[in-house]
Amino acid sequence: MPPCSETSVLLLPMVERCITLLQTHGVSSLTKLRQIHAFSIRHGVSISDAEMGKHLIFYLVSLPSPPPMSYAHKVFSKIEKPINIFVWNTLIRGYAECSSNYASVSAVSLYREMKVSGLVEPDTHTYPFLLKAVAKMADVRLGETIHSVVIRSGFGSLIFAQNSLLHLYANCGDLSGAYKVFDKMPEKDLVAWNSVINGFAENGKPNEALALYTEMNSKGIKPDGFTIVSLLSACAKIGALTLGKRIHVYMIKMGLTRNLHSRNVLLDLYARCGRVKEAKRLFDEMVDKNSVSWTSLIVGLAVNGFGKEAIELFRDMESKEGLVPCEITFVGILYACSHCGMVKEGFEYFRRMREEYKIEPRIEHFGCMVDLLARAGQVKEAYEYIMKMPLQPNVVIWRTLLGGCTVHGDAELAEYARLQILQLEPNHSGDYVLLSNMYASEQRWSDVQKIRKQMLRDGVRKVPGHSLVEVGNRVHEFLMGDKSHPQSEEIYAKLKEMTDKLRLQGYVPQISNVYVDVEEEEKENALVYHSEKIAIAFMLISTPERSPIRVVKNLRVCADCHSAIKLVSKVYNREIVVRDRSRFHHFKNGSCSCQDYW
DNA sequence: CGCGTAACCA
Repeated sequence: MPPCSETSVLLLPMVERCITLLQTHGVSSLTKLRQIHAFSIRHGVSISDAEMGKHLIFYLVSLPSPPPMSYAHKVFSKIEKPINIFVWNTLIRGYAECSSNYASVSAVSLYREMKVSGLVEPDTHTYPFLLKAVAKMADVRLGETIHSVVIRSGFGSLIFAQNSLLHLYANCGDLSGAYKVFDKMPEKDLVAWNSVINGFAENGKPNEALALYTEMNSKGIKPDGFTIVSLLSACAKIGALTLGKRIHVYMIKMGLTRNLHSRNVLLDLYARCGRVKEAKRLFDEMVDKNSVSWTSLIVGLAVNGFGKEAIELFRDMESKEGLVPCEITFVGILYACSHCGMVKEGFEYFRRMREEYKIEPRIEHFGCMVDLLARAGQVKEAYEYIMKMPLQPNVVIWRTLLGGCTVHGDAELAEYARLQILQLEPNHSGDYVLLSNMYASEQRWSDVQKIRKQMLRDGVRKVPGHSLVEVGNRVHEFLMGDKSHPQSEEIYAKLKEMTDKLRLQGYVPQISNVYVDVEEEEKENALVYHSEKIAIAFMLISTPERSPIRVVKNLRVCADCHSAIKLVSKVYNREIVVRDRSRFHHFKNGSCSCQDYW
């Protein structure tokens, strides 16, 4: 380490103290730091002083994300060689904690630079940071290479090495790889459990995540904040409100409710289960909210059909100091606009996102814009928009267009969109069903037949619709035309009564939306027996008058059921919340929160 | 030391 000048020896503790003060007070002002920096240089605490550089880098890297890495790296490059291992590690950590792929690459090249210099050897702190960066890059091969270096360096038996590898596989979506590592671990600590649970929760296997949690519980391992986040996020994804609530109670018991991450995901859980009021209450009760909290509620309001409120909340967020909307916030806002028919507003927010917030639109944002146009009936414009997009349209984009075409009856464009989808993702039943429903509504029966044959030929099976309702502690499942329930007779009597009452209110069944495999003469019956209607009839006889009814459906609610449920909410004076495949409908007093625009 | 929240369609 180079010798310090006399002044710097005297000043160093003071500068250190200033930096610590900034840190402990959470002041994230780079300007203040630069002032201290300039002051210290003026007074002889040279930037080339390794100690000073070390503190600076440590401070910079510890700033709330994203840390100013270019500045930290500049300081780093001015430090005299040889560079202390702590400094290397700190800089690698900084890059590893940035969200961008570019930063992860920098972390890896920094590590290589360190190895090449040959002056210092990586230690137990280097590898976890490095592996974290590699996991973010989702580069299995590179991860495995580094892991073998870790083993050669003699760190292989350390639990962090095994956990890092486990996390790497989980982050790359290789769940069997992750589980294999987990299974072979002689000692599984809480981090290992959390990583494997989170891997399943984040890769479309929420049920498996919950099952692993049960196993963990049986081994007497107590969950922490990390576990809670993964579990609640899994619950939110499958709409398991009852289980989510149990975890909420557990959080209160264990004193885990003060954690910001946990609170944010709790808010998301309630919003995603249609409990907007609870979500709002949680939000209002939060003392410190970060932009994730705001974004979660904005998205929550948007998917529940409260687009106007979502936008109002966004205005509040903008006026709050220090909160910067991110790309996900804008997905929520654009989603709100597209699902509420606010075409002009949507384009305005898209412009502001780029110009004011300098956010480069991703495919998700373009997807919202296509949806905005297509949903509003401007399918031709949507198609032109896709053609002019700077990004390669993906399957979601085409499916959005197809959705718009089927709703607004543009057969030509619908077929074109489906051809595009077919190339990108064959064997997706939803698209066949969408198209065949559209043909059915136009009485183009030969085309319906054609699609049906294609489905048979391609071995595509449509997912049967089902609805879930909860009474007490039990979940009841109903399929279309289901008669397997013990109270079936009662339910069907209620269903008949329901239909008669609705007819008096002017309800006319719309039979165009019936699935392809239902015979013509059965259509009206099949509609009457759609699973959500059966589920609602069951709830009408099983729950006290005026109590709200919640239904979770695996598919989209059809137009006929939608208009029927609106009337049910009025005739029976019930608030009915239906969770669709992708959004919520809040029925009350004969109308729905989506205002028939969904 | 290593594990954490929010995202376009259906």
